[in-house]
Amino acid sequence: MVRYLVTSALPYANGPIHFGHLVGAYLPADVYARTLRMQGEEVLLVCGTDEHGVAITIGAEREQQPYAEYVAHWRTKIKASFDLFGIEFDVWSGTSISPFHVELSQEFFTRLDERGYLIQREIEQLHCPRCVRFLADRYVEGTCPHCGYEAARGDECPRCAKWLDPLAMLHPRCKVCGSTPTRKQTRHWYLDLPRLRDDKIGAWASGHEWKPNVAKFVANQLAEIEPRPITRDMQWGVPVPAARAGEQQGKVLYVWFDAPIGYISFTREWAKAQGRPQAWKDWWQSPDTRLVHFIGKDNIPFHCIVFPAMLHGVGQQYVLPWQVPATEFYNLEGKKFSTSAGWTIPPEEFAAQFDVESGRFYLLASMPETADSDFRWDEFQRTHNSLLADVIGNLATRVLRFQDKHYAGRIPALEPSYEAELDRVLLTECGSFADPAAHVREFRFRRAAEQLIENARVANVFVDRLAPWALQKTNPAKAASVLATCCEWLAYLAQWMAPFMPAKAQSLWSMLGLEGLVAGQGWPTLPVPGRYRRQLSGRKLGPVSALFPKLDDASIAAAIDRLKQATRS
RNA sequence: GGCGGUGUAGCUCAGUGGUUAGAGCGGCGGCUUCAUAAGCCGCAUGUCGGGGGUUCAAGUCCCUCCACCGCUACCA
Repeated sequence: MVRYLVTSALPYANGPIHFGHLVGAYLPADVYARTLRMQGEEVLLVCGTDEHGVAITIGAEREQQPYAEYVAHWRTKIKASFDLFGIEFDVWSGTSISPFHVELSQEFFTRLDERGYLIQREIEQLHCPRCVRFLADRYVEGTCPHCGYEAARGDECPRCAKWLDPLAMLHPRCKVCGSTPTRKQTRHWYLDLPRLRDDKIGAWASGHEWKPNVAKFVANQLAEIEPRPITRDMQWGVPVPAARAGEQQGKVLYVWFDAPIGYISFTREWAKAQGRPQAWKDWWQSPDTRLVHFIGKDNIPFHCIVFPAMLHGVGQQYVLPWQVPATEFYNLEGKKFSTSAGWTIPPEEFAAQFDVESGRFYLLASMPETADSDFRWDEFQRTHNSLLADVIGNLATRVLRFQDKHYAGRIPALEPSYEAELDRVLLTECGSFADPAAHVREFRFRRAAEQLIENARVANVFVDRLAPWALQKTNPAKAASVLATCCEWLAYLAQWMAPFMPAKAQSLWSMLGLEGLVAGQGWPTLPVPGRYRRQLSGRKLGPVSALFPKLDDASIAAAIDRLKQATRS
């Protein structure tokens, strides 16, 4: 049986996440997993923080915190943001605490080395004597040798936009402490990507059916692939296995190497917690698995080439990715999200002011699927008010309040002689409806969101055409049948909504007087005349309230104001 | 510089080479009163960024130019 092993890019435990992260790799993964689960698929959604690397050591030192404490703080904080937005992982961990991570990462290193996929190179790097560490390009500042610009970055000159070799930079200084770095020889292991490409991964990657926005990247990367260093001179990380290190002491695996292995370590952690320690193999080493990586486009080379090369290189029948639905970038009001500059929307702040379910819907409806896109406050308000509140929310209240008033809060009886006519009108004459899940399976979340609204409109047209308020005076039995039919549709709507807005879907489900969890009902097949009703007549409605209270202009203006304030300070 | 993306109605966008290019929002007009001043129906607006080419046929394929954006890997 097919299994869906779904991963969301491991967030780096070095700061808070914002909407750009949510919409890129986490929300779509959550919706995808929820949808497939309702359809009866076996799904595992894996995530956790990426906690190694030099940026984290610098961050922790700045905060004067031990590394472990620093990453634990962000691990918890980031998880809290996901919880607020109803993003539910089956396992959540971190690369510095996951019990299998060190062992597994070292095993990858050892096996790749044994199988001839690692090479060693001697290189010269800048080393800061005061910080006592080698400086990554981005931590070097100096004068550009091309144009003389004095605050050039180690990797690129912002003025003349030329590539820089930090070793060639004039007057280099450590970006952290300002000291003048020295040149130092060091020896590192490199992953022999050209060889892995020629062995198998190249053919696999170029033959694989990627999403269109992924395919070009992959083709390009394959052509210019080079060996990549996978070790670093530092303490914070997974130590290079002692048996392999030889005289090269004090090195750890480079963070990009161990991070994706986290997907596997975390799965093992999950398996153990299930009491079936070997179960992780069913997911990672079974040909029945469909491995889906949700990532932002910056991660494409890793997930489409480098990590597959590693998985293949160890020769243990690991599955390779089935789909990598990479998103483009999400901006805020036309500019890049920037936590440090205050150009951001902290998830907690949003959740305190607005409806997170409505936020989920808007994010998905504006997701950068094929091109970069924007979070815009006025669009959020419009989506909330004219789609969610007016089309879905108002549909529920117009139908349910009518029944509260005239049918004592019960769903009235369906008169069998009207069933065929009402089915025909609802299902063939009130507009088109379709299964949102079909779009979700194709990673078309925007379209799925549109479809959800489209499906709700059908019932609004139905109500207008049949006008039960008028029928009530002339043909009460038919009026009752119309309302009963509307309730049937609302139940469908609740199910269709469930992956996008789980809590709202549940509220609607309860208003209809239905028991249990809507997410536990399975996914409905599309309504077909004569065979779609669950016979809700007679059921006592739950308390009816507005699903989506309108958002007024003032609260949106206030949010925009906060954004501007934060930028100024 | 290299690579990639985007450019379609006032706004946000959809559009497997094939009828008069579509949707939502916004605008205007009408209907309705069950409902969250909600709903429904109808109307309007396009040099499909410019130019060239291939084709019986181009928003769609090719070339070129323009504009905006992103990436450019020992950051993760």
